[in-house]
Amino acid sequence: MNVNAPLVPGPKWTRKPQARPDEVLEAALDVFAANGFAATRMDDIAKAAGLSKAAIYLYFPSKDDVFKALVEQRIGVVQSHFDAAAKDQKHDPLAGLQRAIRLWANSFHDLRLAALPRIILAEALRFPELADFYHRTVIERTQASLIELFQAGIDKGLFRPVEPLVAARALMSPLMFEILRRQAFPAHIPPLSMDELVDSIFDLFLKGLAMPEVENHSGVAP
Amino acid sequence: MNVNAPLVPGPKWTRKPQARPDEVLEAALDVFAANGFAATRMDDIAKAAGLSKAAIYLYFPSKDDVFKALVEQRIGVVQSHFDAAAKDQKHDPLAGLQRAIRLWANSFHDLRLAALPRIILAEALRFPELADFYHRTVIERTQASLIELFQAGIDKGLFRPVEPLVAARALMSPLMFEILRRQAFPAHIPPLSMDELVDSIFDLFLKGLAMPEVENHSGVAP
Amino acid sequence: MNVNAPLVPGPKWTRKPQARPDEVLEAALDVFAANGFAATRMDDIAKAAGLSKAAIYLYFPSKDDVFKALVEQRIGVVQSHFDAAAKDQKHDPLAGLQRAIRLWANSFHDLRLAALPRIILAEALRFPELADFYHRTVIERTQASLIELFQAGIDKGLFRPVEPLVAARALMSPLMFEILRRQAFPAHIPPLSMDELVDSIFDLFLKGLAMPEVENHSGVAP
Amino acid sequence: MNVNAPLVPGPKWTRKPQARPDEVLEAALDVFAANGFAATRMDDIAKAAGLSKAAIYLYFPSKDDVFKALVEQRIGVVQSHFDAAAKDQKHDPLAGLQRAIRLWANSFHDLRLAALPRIILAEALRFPELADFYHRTVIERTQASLIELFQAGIDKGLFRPVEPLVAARALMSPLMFEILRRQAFPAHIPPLSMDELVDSIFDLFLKGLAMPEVENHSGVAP
DNA sequence: TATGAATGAGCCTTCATTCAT
DNA sequence: TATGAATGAAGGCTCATTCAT
Repeated sequence: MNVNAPLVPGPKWTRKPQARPDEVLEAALDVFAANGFAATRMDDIAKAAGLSKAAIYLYFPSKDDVFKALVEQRIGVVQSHFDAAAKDQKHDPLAGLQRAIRLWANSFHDLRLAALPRIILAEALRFPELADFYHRTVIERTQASLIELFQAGIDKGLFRPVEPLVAARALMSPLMFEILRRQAFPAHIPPLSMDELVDSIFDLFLKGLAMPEVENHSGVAP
Repeated sequence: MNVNAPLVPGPKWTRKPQARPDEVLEAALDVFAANGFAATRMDDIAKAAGLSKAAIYLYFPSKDDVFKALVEQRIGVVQSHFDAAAKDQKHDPLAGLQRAIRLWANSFHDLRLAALPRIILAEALRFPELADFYHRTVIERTQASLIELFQAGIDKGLFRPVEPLVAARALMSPLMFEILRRQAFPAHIPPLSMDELVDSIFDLFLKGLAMPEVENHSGVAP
Repeated sequence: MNVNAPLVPGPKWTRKPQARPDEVLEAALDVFAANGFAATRMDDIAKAAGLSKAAIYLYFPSKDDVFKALVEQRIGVVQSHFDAAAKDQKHDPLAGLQRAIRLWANSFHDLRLAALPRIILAEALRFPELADFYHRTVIERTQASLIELFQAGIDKGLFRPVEPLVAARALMSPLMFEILRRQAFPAHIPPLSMDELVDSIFDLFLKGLAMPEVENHSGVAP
Repeated sequence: MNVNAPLVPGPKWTRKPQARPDEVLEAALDVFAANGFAATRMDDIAKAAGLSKAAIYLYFPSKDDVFKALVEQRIGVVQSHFDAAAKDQKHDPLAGLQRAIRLWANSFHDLRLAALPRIILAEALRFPELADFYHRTVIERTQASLIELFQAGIDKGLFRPVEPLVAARALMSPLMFEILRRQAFPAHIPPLSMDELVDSIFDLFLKGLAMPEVENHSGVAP
């Protein structure tokens, strides 16, 4: 199912029934990812799409709308993978967690997708509705999935009874941040691959930094 | 190019010995924090500083340089607090860590400061030199301090022998990310104060999510 | 840089295949001739061309390039006339010389053309490449043509064996200078028409100022 | 006698009695010669004069006036040399002519002086009064001197009875033009020194290009 | 006399957007 | 559906000029 199906006209940006709009967004993703929003010119998008600048306006009423449509179209994809993976395995929260995180991290192997959070971060001030949309669609749903898993783990006695939201952020942030870092500082290639980082973080996140002995048999507790 | 070079050439962005440059930077911080880099006009900064646009150019040769000067002025402060706190207490890595993190987090109580990392992450593509500068000045030094602390903790047998860089990122990212989140999604006020988050994250980071029993003597549970 | 590059890239200053660029140059000639380079604003050119300022940039990437294109377009014409006339008649150097000089002088009946050498003179410091271009395209070629003619005349025993380059300059300079003078001091209208001046100069140049008797058979005087 | 004597306040640009104005003009000559009028900034002049920009305005009410004062101060010098040399020797017009021309050419060994005619020619449109001043002070007086000499030569039977004005221009233009050329095309060093050129031109100017036999007694030659 | 500080006006250039075809 | 052509509205930067000190 084409997200841009003519049956469901986009809320704001009107489009014709052909595939063109998707081609435009495909091109726009390239250019926005490479240059960011402000630095991207309609000319760039047009050239990347093999169209004239004016033609873009047949499908999207403004540059803002191209951007919004793009985010709406793409952001969901990343999130849905995660969502599915997480919900599948509530019976084994730990495995579900690991699988979801790995899938989610993999989806950013397309670096252009990794650019979207960065751009949203940058442009959130100028596109509050878009930021809201992103928060609702991606962040909240991801958190919800994670929280469910954490709660299940806690209920099963696998996890310590921590605040699930804090845990969710503690787990996701290092990975999310790594994605931003790689874009902002491409010159400073990180020492670990993304996959390795995922596992390292996951392990550290589960076991903690502190030496277990220190925590455990001080059996002398009050 | 710059005919109005000051008598005492600054490191890169020239300035006169008076207080004006600082006033300009103060104003610039306001405006950049509110609008980001690209969307900020020199006129805005000038107006905020109570000066004419041309006057700004008496102190800084370009918009870029205003931004760089601002980063150099402000980021260093944040970073140095951290640096000092961390280095102070190498004998007690755990306390040092906690103190450094808290101080560092506190420095962002001025939300305008929190805008700087956001802008750098967002605009790094357009300002590679700036991103490099930030990486060198802030990230690398912060990491170095943290790594020292972690290594000291590991050497003392307080911490598990993890990769210090990964640990550093695991600890800092949730906090850094929280700072970004609060700017991008001000509508979604987080449930915890920054201080609470710091402590929660710190605790979770140390002890890990997993139930200790599960990890240590499997099966001996009640 | 120039996103609006034309389908057929011009030699240096890009242009669209239509007549517009020529119209712009026509207008630019008017304005540059009247105001010089520095004092001419893009708005002036645009207005003279019946276009908006931005439209000029569809055809020329900068003010400099408008000027360069104008020079390239117009200067060559003047020079080529001269060139052809000179080369045509190597068998009769004297007639060829006279014809070439006259044609060349006539081409400046369009006073706007006369402005170009003036502007180049004025702006040579700011446009060294342009000055070079002018020197190569116009001065050197004109000199080459003249030198050929002079050498032919010398070889044929018509001219005294002088340094051809010196002769070329001795002949051209008074005319070139007259063109500059008429622009700089329009209030001081010269007593002779350009055509008359050409003939007078030519005659004086050939026969010299000195009384022939004085030089030849001294003592035969009355 | 200082031209800028306080006794005779300049017609438009007021000045204080010290030597400062002359120092400013000295500096201005450097900068105008190097950059032309439009491209010279008051800052440049100030820096060259070792003063602040504002101080310049104590002596000259505007950039235009600095330029005017400079031209008025300097242009006369060149001309007066010429003038004197020419008038001295009316009894021997040929020697007077040669001496005057040589002196005049020598005065441009200071290349900054050579810049003045160039700038006037270039900027005459923007400074009509100045152009008039130059014409009256320099051109007309130089021409008058030359014409006197020529007329004397003609009267004495040394020169052919040509139009003295035309002759004056025929003689001066190649030299004047050479001065302009050297500024505009410094890359194309001329093959002759200025002194050599003066003599060559002078010789050619006197004897003419044509073979004497051809002109005088056709066919009677050996 | 001298200047540091400041500015108004202006100019080149860019770019999202429009429209006739 | 598509585009070539055009533009209004900025925005960064410059510079001659002013003025309080």
